[in-house]
Amino acid sequence: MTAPEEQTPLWIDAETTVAARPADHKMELRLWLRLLSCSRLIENDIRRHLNAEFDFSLPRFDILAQLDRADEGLVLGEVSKRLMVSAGNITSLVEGLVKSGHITRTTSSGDRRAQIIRLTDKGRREFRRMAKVHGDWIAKYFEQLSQKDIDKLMDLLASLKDSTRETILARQQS
Amino acid sequence: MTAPEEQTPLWIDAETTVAARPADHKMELRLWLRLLSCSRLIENDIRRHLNAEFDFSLPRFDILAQLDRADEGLVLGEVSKRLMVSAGNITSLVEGLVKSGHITRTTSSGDRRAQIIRLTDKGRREFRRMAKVHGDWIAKYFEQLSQKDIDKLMDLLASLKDSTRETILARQQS
DNA sequence: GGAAATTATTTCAAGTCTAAAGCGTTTTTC
DNA sequence: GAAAAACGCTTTAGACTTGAAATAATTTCC
Repeated sequence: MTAPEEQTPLWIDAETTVAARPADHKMELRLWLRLLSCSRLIENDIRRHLNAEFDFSLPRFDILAQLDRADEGLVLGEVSKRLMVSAGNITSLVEGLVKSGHITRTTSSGDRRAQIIRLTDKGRREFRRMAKVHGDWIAKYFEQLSQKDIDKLMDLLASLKDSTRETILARQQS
Repeated sequence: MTAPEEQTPLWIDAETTVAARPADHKMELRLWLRLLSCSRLIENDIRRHLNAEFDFSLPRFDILAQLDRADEGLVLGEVSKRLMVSAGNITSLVEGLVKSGHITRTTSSGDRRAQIIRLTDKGRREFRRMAKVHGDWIAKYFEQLSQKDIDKLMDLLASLKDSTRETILARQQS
């Protein structure tokens, strides 16, 4: 009895790896690791700069960013969903941002369970100041990519997001 | 005096947004947020499944994954670099993995500052068991993408990684 | 060869994060 | 309209994470 899928081939070339692909999903794994590399590389760098230049943490910045685009404020659950972090996590971050005067927090008049948070003037002012530089940092990461590359990447990541969401949803329903 | 870059245009079309692009880096920001979405979506799902099905944490799994490909073991600093997490973080994870019998830890004979970690038989066995399913999960996320899409994405992310690394390096040197 | 700089790791404090349990509030169901 | 289910948020325990300071070992530089 032989177990070919466990054997290391004597030589590896394009044909071998393509043939091996359906069995062990090597390509997809490499792609995922590469995506994760890019993500961590950029996220770590942003975090470090935000800390060094504005003494502000990335999670706190992320919450302000969500609020800057929402004039009516946002319910906590919505923030949690958009940032893809747990609800319990948001609670303490919001508490800190209220304490530091960047946001306000009100109980919704329609639903007394819901908490609505909004930027204060100070919060908006400080966020905008940071966001300006933040945008420059980010553009720099993409500097070597052409406009065409950027468009294509936008496109492919949109597909990936859809594909992933559907996969996760399908599994939850079964 | 007018401040045109602060005004909200009366109508927004392709031309407007293209014209606005160089100033505020809107496209790059959106691309970064989309990349981050994909990354978090997938990472969160993997973490949940690893916890639920194997009662194992993702950071612990990541360390075993690095070691599985390194027969001679790895120095802690190398693990830290590859996973892009701080050195202080690795210390306690390694301590836990030694305690649970998944890895061993030896002081390097050549450099008594360096700690070399290796998979134990148990560690390798359990990692392989998890890795099999882990590969299947990941392939599923990319299910809706064609082979061509996957290749193109690999390509573009390689460019992005290069571009980002260079940007970060250039800033550190100045 | 010895002082100074660098390197590998650990320790520590503070912050972030999750899952799960708990507490009111609202909605659904009969 | 009351019981049951669902919802929004908070609390808690425990794990992860970072940056900075500390320690020990090695390398560099005169």
